[in-house]
Amino acid sequence: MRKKDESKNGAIYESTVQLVLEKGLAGVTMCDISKAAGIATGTLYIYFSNKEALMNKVFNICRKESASFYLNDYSPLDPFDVGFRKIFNNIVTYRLQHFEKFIFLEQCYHSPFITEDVRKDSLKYLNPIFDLLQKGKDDHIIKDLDDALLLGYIIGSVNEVIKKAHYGNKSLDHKKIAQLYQLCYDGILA
Amino acid sequence: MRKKDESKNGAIYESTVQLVLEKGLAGVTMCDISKAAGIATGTLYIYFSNKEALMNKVFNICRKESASFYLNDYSPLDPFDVGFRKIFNNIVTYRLQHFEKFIFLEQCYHSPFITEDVRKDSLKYLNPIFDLLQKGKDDHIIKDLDDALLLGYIIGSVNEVIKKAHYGNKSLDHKKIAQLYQLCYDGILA
Amino acid sequence: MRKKDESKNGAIYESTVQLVLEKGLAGVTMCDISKAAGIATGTLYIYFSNKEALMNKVFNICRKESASFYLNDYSPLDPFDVGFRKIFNNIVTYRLQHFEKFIFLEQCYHSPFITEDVRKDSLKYLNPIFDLLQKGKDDHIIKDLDDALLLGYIIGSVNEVIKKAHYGNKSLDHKKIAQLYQLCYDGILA
Amino acid sequence: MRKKDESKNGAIYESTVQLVLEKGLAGVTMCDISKAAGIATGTLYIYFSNKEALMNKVFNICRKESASFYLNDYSPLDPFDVGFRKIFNNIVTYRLQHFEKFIFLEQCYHSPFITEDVRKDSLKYLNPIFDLLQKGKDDHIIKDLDDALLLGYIIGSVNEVIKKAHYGNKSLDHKKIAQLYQLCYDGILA
DNA sequence: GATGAATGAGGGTTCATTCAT
DNA sequence: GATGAATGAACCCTCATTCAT
Repeated sequence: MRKKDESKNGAIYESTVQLVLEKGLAGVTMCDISKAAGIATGTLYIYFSNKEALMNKVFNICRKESASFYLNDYSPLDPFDVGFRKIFNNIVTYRLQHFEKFIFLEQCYHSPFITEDVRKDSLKYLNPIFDLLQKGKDDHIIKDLDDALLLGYIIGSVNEVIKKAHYGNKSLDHKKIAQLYQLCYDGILA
Repeated sequence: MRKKDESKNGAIYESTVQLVLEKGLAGVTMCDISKAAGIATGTLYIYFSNKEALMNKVFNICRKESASFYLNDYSPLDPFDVGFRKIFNNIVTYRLQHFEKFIFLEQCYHSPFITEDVRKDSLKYLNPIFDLLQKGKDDHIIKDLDDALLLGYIIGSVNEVIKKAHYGNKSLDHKKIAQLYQLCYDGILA
Repeated sequence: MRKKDESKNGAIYESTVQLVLEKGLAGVTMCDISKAAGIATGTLYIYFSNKEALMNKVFNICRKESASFYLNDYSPLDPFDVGFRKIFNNIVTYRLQHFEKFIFLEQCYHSPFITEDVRKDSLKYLNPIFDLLQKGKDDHIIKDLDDALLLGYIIGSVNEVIKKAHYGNKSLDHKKIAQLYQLCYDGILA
Repeated sequence: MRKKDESKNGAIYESTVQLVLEKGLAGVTMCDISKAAGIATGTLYIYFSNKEALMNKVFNICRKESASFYLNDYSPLDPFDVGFRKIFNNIVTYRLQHFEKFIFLEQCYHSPFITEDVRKDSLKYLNPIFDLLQKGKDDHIIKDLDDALLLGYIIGSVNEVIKKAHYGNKSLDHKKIAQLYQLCYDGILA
């Protein structure tokens, strides 16, 4: 990957993510991406050796970005309920504001493009969240359950509700989000 | 005269669902399916006019089968907590026993193969579940929230936890399932 | 070719000719023909060993039928001008009344379905016409030219005018036909 | 950067026209054409979006080329008989020298490849010929008949005679052509 | 590095023909 | 004989990737 023009990378990322939202992972062609990014098809192969590498790279960037987004305004020193609320809201907000990236990440999880290694590796970005959950468990605020179970429970419900709303053309207002928060929070409480 | 071999329909369904699990909806070819079903490619087109029709048909069958499975052993006369537990367990069990169909359904929901009409139409199979939720709300057992929100919350968390477990090669034992149940149930309680 | 039901032969001929008019020789499928003839596809192969054989057979029948039609009401004893007018009108009338057969014959002439042998063989049906032309030449009524040239000249102009009229949705009235006759007749006059 | 190789267009045209002569319009495959043109199948689709577009393009080129050929050495100032003779000879010569294009044009006229619009549009190339016929009519040299009838009569007879000669493996010598000219000319004379 | 023309394997689909009933 | 399901080669077209400029 010889990098000449860093701005092209950005254009490629954005085009890829947007096109995957519109056409699905398998429905997007390298030609589509290059056109949307304003470059030639061949140029794509200067930046990425092939489609899989491109998708993996974009996946990783989204993964990091989203994990980082989840921690906006959050401090490990926050009390559990404050921290949990912040992170929950960040998770929701990321999906609403960057729906295309959310869907891209979703599509990647069940795709041959994303290798098992990459998938596992990406878990590490969520460590601060696992730490928060641990604190909640240590303080007997929340149920003492497996991290994967707790996070899967929360992330799964948020994902589903947001997708349902989006594809049903019903926007999620603050009230609905607060209700979803309450569902999740009441669920994990010890 | 040779009659249409109805057993081929079954072979096609199973092959399709299994291959979609392995390769994704868009990654499956008609050639793959016919080979797996033990028939010639052209024969596939006797049973289904094209790939989209095939996928829609399999989708509908899975949809009905799953909805029916969810109601196993359930009676509308069951008290809310009993009925909810039965249905919850059925939802989980279906996903564990028919993981390939579960994934197939998941993939269909955000795919051009499934038309909007078919998607909406399939909601009707869930009516008994909506009725149960209504009873819970009427009896002030559970939170008085939108059906889509409640079901999205439950289904979403179940889906995510089961997929995480499957792809992480960790089987979900009865204990974990009971814990997930408790998370969901505590969440919806009024 | 085991013949059981002679009426099926007729149905096949008519369907074939009509379908070729609608879809062109190469655009017609054996399935189309069998459906239009009200029989099963396999049955077609009891009557004809393959598509080429079917087309050749229909071609031959049309060829004979048309040649015979050309001689309606004609007698070799007719004076040249009378005979020529009769035959000319018959040629025109056949094309107008049996446009589908006319087009079928046209399409066959430049098709791999019709072998060279069949094409040559079919010339013999036109012998009475050649005899008439010879009489005209012997009597110094018409130009002393090659038969193929004379017949090609007449048939070609008739074919073209009738096709142009048909596809341009302009019906050929008696006046136009008389004018065409005059063109041809004046042309051949010595 | 590699630029589109315009010579490929020519190779494609020639291959298409030649193959249509050999196999008929519907019998020619895109694969055939690409092989004959010395390029890959996919390359064909860089130059033409699909088979229909390719055929329409080649049709238009042949149409223009032939119409232009018909006017070789012709001047609108020529007296009628001189002009008619020139154009008649050009029409014949084009068919003899470019038999494959002549047949290609013939096949196109009754084919779904050629849209009605294209067919009608192509008539305009023949305007100088219609003008000549009008002059002949105005000067009472030829019969005062419909243009379509006059042209159909001439073109039809020429087409038929040339095809008969070609497929009967008999070359048309100058004498035969002169005879055909006399047939047509005597026919149209007032 | 950048371009986009060129490639050809592979996808969905059709259809002449065969074959079990 | 009649049927129509079954077959698989072949068709049109797409697209990830390469390569000449």
